[in-house]
Amino acid sequence: MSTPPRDEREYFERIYTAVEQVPPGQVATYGDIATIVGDGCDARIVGHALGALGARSATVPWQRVINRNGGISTSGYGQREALAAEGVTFDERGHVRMDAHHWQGPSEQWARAHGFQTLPARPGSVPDAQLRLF
DNA sequence: GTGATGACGATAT
DNA sequence: TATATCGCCATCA
Repeated sequence: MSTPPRDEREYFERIYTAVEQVPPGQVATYGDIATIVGDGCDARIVGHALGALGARSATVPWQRVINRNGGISTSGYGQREALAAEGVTFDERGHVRMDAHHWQGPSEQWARAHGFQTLPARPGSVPDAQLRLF
């Protein structure tokens, strides 16, 4: 690679920061985090970053990050248990009720202040005519 | 520098 | 709805 893209470490840090914005009781998908981080970040990169959390797993709410299927990709980490403790509900299949807990993304102000991006409105799950003015 | 892997996503069948 | 295949990008061997 001819392009030492930003400090590799910062790449992960940025992902961690984005994950930290997910409020309790809500969940975000790997793709969502990748979109918020932007900068060519991908859902898989988020997965790698979370896998490399290590000791940071205590400060980063990685448990609130799930796959777009609404299912838990991890196993043995008690992710589902932790989510349930925060008030997240699951359906009969064991998938998170995205309709009720899907995080809409960080506030535009915060995103802009930190150089992140906001999540595009999701058709089918549109909350209301909230901020569609821009 | 190349190839394989992965806590994924989207599309096609 | 579930399974199969391809694409995506960074990390590791």
